[in-house]
Amino acid sequence: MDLYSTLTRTTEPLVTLHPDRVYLFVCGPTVYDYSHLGHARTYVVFDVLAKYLRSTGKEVFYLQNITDVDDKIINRAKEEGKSQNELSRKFETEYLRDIHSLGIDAVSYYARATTHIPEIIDQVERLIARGVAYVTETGVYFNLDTFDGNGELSGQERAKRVSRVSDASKHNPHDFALWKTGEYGEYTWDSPWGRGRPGWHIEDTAISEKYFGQQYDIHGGGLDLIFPHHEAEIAQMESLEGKHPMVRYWMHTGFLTVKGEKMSKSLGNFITIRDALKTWNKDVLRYFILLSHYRSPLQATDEGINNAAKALEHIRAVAKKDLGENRDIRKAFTDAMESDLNTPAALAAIQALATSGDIGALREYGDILGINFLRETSAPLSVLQDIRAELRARKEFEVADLIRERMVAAGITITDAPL
RNA sequence: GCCGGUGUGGCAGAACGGUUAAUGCCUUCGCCUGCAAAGCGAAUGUUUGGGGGUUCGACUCCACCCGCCGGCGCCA
Repeated sequence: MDLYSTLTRTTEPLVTLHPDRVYLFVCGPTVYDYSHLGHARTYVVFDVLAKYLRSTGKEVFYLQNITDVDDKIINRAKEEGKSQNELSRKFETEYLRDIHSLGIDAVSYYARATTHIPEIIDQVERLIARGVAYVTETGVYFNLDTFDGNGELSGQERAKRVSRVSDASKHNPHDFALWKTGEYGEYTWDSPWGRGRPGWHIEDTAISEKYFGQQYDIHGGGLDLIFPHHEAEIAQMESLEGKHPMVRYWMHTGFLTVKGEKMSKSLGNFITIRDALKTWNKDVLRYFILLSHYRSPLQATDEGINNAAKALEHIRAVAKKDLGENRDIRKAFTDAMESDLNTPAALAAIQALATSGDIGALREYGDILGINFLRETSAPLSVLQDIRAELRARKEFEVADLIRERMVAAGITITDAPL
């Protein structure tokens, strides 16, 4: 499989550290609020990546962190008069519920920041011992001047950067916090540098080092994490023992946009996953997301999602008779997936598979994409269909039409065969 | 300002230097149909933001210009 890596800005064949195993880490959410469709896009994409890799026989260890200690959590908890633990557990649960209802279930293990405090402290200690971090009265900071590779991922030059977080005790404005000393309520821990809490970037490297080691295969996340977050991760991890590169394949998903602007909490132009699920089902939403390439911007509009719904219905309506395997189109599907997860081209192949009647492929590939391409028939449904068929045969159209009307109103598509 | 991305028919969106630029939605017409939907068949429509360069050949590579989006220590 070929993947585009932000690190090299090129598409390269995926060569993993262990031949049949893939270590995949994806930055998870900060659990202080409900997740929106922009988050859904990223997590659907990596869900499909993991499922595809597994379908090719790879063993995929998909690790995702849960950021449950953070300024936003502290502030939100204070606003709502809740404890940080209460708030973060609640939204962690809601997050998992939302993504599960989107059929996202490929993650092997979720790792909370707060349950990895010893690992975090240990990593910070080692960074200090390596001479790349220093202690001040406000915390522990990473000395970016000790790290040559910084800027590799984003192309940003260190000298041009000025931190918004001003702290007089920092040696340089661009240095970032590994540990913040102070009392932050219940989420405050003892450390060799006094009581405090972890900085933002350290949890990811502490967690990934624990489960994967200092080098692994793929690190994913949204485009907005490249700088500074992923740059900081590289600086931290590669400074431990100098292993380079920390990961070879950095995958970044493009933004979901609304009227040309990035969907985000701060702009207030977001639609939560659960709200979207009131209008559309998970198959439609996944189809819509996968209809564009993961690195391209994707416009979220009702029209766009409705079009996806129609296209999906079309596939289901066409895919009826099983006419056996179509090897050429199957190859078109896997070629598309192999080519940097080109899901739009893969979905074009799905269309062709439906037309050609390769039901087996639709089932198999549907599992990879997490989309049901086949019309579901339940027992009650087919009973109603049988009754309608009988009524129509007797030319009792009024009752038959009434049933149809009600079924359509209930969102069930009716297709009558000619009498 | 610096860095990164992006610009393909009405819309969404492929094409990874080489036949008529996929596919879906929309539109139009025909068939089918108890009616409708669906389905089937066909049609209209882009010459790929701009002007250059490399090449026998460029949507595809290079430099530049324009537009749009994003990042610049909050963010999937």
